[in-house]
Amino acid sequence: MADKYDHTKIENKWQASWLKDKIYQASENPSVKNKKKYVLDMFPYPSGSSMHVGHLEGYVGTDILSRYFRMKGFSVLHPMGWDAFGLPAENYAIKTGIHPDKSTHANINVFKRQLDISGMSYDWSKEIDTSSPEFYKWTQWLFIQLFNKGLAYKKKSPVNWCPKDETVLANEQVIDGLCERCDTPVIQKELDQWFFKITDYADRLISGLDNIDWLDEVKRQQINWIGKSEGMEINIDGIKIFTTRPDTLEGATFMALAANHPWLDKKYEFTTDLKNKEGEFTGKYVKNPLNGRKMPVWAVNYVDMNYGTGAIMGVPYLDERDREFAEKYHLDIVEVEPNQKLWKTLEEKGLGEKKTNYHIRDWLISRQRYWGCPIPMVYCEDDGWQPVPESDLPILLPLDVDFLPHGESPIATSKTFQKGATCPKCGKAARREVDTMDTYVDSSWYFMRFCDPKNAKEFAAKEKIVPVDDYVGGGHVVQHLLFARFFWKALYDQGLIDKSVGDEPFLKLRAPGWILGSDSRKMSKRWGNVVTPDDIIPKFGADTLRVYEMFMGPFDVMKPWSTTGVEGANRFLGRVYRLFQLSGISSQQKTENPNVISKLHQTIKKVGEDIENYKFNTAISSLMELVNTMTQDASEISISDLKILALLLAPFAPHMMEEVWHAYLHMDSSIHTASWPSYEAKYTVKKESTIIIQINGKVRSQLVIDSDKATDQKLVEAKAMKDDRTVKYLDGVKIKNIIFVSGKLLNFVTE
RNA sequence: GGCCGGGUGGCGGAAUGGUAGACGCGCACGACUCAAAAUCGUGUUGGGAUUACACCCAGUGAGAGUUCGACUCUCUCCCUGGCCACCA
Repeated sequence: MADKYDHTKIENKWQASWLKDKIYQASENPSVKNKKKYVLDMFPYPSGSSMHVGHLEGYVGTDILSRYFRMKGFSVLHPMGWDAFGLPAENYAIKTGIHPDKSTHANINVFKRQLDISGMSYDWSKEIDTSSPEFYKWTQWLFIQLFNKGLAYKKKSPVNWCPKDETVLANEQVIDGLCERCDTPVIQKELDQWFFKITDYADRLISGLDNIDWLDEVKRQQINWIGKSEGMEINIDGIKIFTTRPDTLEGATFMALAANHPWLDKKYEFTTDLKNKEGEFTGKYVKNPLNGRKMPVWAVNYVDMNYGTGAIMGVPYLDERDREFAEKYHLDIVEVEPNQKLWKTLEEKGLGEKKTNYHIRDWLISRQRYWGCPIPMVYCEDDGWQPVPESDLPILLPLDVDFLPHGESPIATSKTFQKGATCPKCGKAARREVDTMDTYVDSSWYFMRFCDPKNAKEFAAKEKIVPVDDYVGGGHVVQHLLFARFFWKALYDQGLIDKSVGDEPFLKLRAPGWILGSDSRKMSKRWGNVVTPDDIIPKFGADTLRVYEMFMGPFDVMKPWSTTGVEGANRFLGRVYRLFQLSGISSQQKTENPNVISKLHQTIKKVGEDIENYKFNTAISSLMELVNTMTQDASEISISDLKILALLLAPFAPHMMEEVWHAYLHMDSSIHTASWPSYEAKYTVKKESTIIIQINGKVRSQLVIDSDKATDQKLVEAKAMKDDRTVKYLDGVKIKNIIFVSGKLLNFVTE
C-alpha cells in the first residue's frame, strides 16, 4: 500500500525549502527586462481580526498567475507589503494603551504567517511597511514634490468633523450624514487643511481609462465619481446658476439657492434629511432673462453650495426634483418644450457661458490623527508654509504623545516634536505641521516603491518604475484607484517616471468576488460564519484550500462557502496523488492511447488560456477531466506525460506537485522553476469528429467520421442520407436547404 | 433617481450562435470490509414510453422577435444583487 499524503509535513517541508533557495525572488537581470510581469495584490491593512478565506481568494489568483508567468519564462515581480498606518490601530491604542506600532506589527505577523502557510510565492525581500521611516520618508518627499509644483496647498475650508472621533472626515467617509466608522452625526467645522489638486487631472483621469484593461463597471465608477458635466453658467438677474439644460430656461419659474449661499441675507437651517425637500421663500424676486417672468427666490435644502454655483433655476415642468419642490410649496409650473437654440442665443446675448463642472473635489489629506505619516511642512511667521529640507527627512513620528483625541493631532502633545524646527528660508524658529496624511496617500504610491524597495537615495529609481500588469483587489475601491492614478500622472508629468511606460499605473485590473459564509451571508463575526485559512489548512492542507477557492466559481462573482466542496477538492488531490504513486511503479516510455494524448494537449492549451483570463474554475475542471482520463488507463501513462500533468497543476497545488516532482518523477530542481509545457496543435484535434445531424434544427442523429473527412460536405451529406435515423425523418419530405458547419453539424431544412 | 451586473438540475456552476446541464457537491444503488471510514464503480433535468434498450415530448425567469438553428443576439415585462446619489 502506497503512503498516504501527509499534507502538513510535506507543505512545511517545501515551504522551508523554497524560502531557503529563494526561488521566488524576481530576477534583476536586465536582459529579461522586456519579458517582465508585475503582478500585484492590493496590499492589506493588517487589521486586528485575522484574514479569512475571502481575503485569500485574490491572493491565490495572483499567486497562480505569478507561478504560471514564471514558468513561461517571465521575470515576475510579485511582492507583498502592509498598508500599516490607519485609524483602527489608533482607536485600539486609545482603548488599550498598546502603541499602534506594536499592535500593527503583531497583526502583520499574523497576516504574514497566514500567507506563508497558504503557499504564496511572494518575494519577501521586497516587503514594505508604510509605517516604517524608510518608507514614509519618501511619502514625505513626494508630498514636497507635489507642493513644489503647486499640487499641494493649504486652505481654510469647511470640513466634515466627527465629534466623537474628533477628526476630519473625507466626503467619502460620511455616509448619510453619519461618520462611516461610528455613525455619529457629522458636523461642519472650519479648519486649515492640506489638499491635493486632483481636480487638475479630472479630464485625464477620465480619458486615460480608454487605454487600460479594466472592467467597464469599474471604469464607470471612476467616471461617475469624477462626475463631469457640461453645461452653462447663466446670470439671472445677478444670481449665477449652473445648469446642464439651458434649453429649458423658458420653463424656469423659481430660483433655488443653497441655504448658505452668499446672496442670502441670512443663514437658513433645514433638515439634512434629503428625502424631504425643504425651503423658505426669501421674499425677493428676480426676472427670467428670456421672458421677463417674475421668479421667487427660495433658499432650499436640496441644492449644495459645494457644487456648481450653489444656485439653480427651478424648472418644475421638466425636472423631477424641482417639480416635487414646486408641488409642495404650490409654485408655478409652466409647460414648455426644450429649445436647443438657447445654448447659442444665451451665449450670443452674453447672458451665459459654457462651463464644465466636476463632482470631484480636491483631495483633503490632512488628518488630526497620530498613526499616519507626518506632513513635512513648517510654518514661519514671515515666510508662511515651507517644506522641510530634504536632508531633514524623514520627519519622524514622535513616540511621546497622548493618543486621546483633543480636537487636534495627538502629535501636538509631543514635547520633542517641535524642537529645533526652523524656517528653511530665513532660519527663524518655525512651527511644524502636526497633522498627518490620509492613509490613502501611502497607498497611492506603494506600488512604485515595490519596483525599488531598498533604494535609500530615491523614492524609486526612474528606470525601475514600471506599471502593474495585473492588479487584483476589491472592486469597490474607487478612491484608491483614482488617487493612485493621480499620483502616477503627477509624477509622470514631473519626469519622475519614464515616459516610455505610459501614464497609467494599472494596465489590467480584476476584482475577486466576495466569498460568503455557507449561509450565503457576508462573512462576519456577527453571523458566526467566518472561515479562516487556519480553520482549513491544518485539516485539509493549503493545496486543497487553494484548489477549492479557485474551483468554487468565476473569480469575480460572489459565491458561498461550502464545506463539502472543500472535501471534494481534497478528494480530487487525493486521486491525483494516487495516480502519481501508481504510475510511478509501471513506467511507460510513451503514452500510446490517442484519447489520452489529445486530452493532454487540449488541457495544456486550455489551462494556459484560462489562467491568463482569470478563468481558474474552468482551468481546474479541465484538469479534473484530464486526471479522470489518465486514471482510467493509469498503467499506460508515460513518465513524461505525468510530468506535464504535474507542471499544469503546479500553480494550483504547489506543494503536492513539488512532492511528486521529486518523489515519483525523480527530478532534482524545483518544479516551480521548470518550464510550462507546450502543446502541439495537431494533437489537440481529435482523430474522429462527431457530426450532429439536425432536421429543421432538431438533433436527430450523429455521425462519427475521421476528422479529415468531416470537413467534406458532399461526403457528410452522403453518409447522413444513408443513416437509418436520418432517413426515417427525411422519408417523403422535400429538402429545401442544407446547412453545413464544417466538422460540426449538418442541418436539413425541409418544406 | 442614475450607472452596472445577475436569473440554467436538489446545490456551486459549464456552454457567448451549432448535441444545454461539462466539472464538482449532494443523493441513490453496487463493489471492497465482520462492520464502518476511506476508496472504486454505476446512475442522477422533468415528463412520457418500454421487460429492457432504442425512442418521443418539454425545458436555461415570462412573453414576443431575428435565424436553418437562440442559455447565447434584439425588444417588452417580472424578479434579484451591487455601486453612486437631490451632480442641477
